[in-house]
Amino acid sequence: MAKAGVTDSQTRLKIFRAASDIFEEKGYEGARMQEIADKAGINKALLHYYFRSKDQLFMAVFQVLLKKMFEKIMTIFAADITFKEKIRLFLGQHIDFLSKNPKLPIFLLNEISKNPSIATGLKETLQYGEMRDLLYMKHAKELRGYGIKKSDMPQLMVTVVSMSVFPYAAREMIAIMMPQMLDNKRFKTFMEERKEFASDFILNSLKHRKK
Amino acid sequence: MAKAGVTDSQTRLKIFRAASDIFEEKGYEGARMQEIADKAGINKALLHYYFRSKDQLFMAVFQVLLKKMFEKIMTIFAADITFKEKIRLFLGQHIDFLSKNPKLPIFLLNEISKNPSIATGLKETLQYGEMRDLLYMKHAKELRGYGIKKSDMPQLMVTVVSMSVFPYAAREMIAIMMPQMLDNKRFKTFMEERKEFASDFILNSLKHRKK
DNA sequence: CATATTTTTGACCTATTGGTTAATTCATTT
DNA sequence: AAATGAATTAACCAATAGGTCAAAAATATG
Repeated sequence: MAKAGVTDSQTRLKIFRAASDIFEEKGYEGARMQEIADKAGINKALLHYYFRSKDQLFMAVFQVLLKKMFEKIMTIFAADITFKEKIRLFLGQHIDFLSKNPKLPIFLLNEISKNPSIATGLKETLQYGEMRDLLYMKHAKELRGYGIKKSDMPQLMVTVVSMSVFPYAAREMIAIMMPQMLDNKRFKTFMEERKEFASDFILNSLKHRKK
Repeated sequence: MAKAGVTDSQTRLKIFRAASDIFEEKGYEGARMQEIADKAGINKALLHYYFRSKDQLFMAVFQVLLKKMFEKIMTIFAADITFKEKIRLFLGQHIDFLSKNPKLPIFLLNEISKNPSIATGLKETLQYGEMRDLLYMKHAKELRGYGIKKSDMPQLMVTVVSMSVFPYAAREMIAIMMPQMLDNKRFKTFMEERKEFASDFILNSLKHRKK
């Protein structure tokens, strides 16, 4: 029995976890309700008892995973440290986060690309512009010192985020040219090294920017 | 009638083009043979007459698109200019290329991620390591001048490629935080500016690298 | 303990999907 | 123009997919 009407039942949780795994691995179109039911160890009809349809089950999963990703990024960017420190903190923590959720980037990127409307919920939650402006205001002096104008922020932020996200999303593509990347240990090492490489790379570039 | 057994018939081409569009837009799982037939203006049975199965049709399309992407990158990297010039050339030309094929990155990234085996063909064609080593040999002096060791090449190359590819693959995700990116004109401008921003960013970082 | 409520199941339904087939149309050759 | 082979079609097929339903278990309630 649900304790307060919001508490997830054990079964509901089992379903949700199985669905997360399957959707993340195969995407919305590739996922099968039967497979999710099997993985959750329950009947397929029970899936529809807890979540009416594939769409609704998917949306429940997607919202949580998308939020998980964004909250991680936002939390780090909101920290009360210098921008310089923030870059290192971001690459360190975000790569740690992604190494625990390596399939998350390509899943989110693909699903939202194939059907942008599924993100409207989060889009409304985040007052847009907020992040970029907040970040610039917070570090205005430091950033101006680097020759970064407010209008440069989108370019800079996309660059920073791509440093951690892209290698996970593109791992198999990268492996075409560098097969050693197929080895989990090697890839892990590559990403560990990337924390420092990318941090240095970005800060180096900023430090010596021509204004 | 086929002129030499290799020449594509008009119908075959129509099918191939329609299939490219649909697959690129919806992915393998999301694509429907009927929709491809409709777009090609032919009967569904004719699809199977020219390409036996969905798998084979997909593979034909995928191979061409993957090759298209790789050849573009390889050609630029193979140019006989300094590494510095190469960075600018790459970002200029590759962004031009992707602006004509904006859905290509997420399509390739997702399909290969969901089913890595589909790329084995290309993987065998490219002698792996070749590119990275060739590139380093060609610019050994210049790169050492920047403090780039051979072992840094993977990090550097992933960084450079992500500069152009990531914004296209992540456009809808970026738009969650920066809704102006939904506007095609704005996004186009963003990517035009990115040619210079990214080039400067990379070269700046390299120029002042601590060795 | 009996009754009401919730959870779980197996069996079933319908629509969709990739794929096949046999017949027809079209073009080429002699 | 008859014959031959390739291109094209409509109709069909079997498997799979998401989804439903009524009955059975399990659990809570008075």
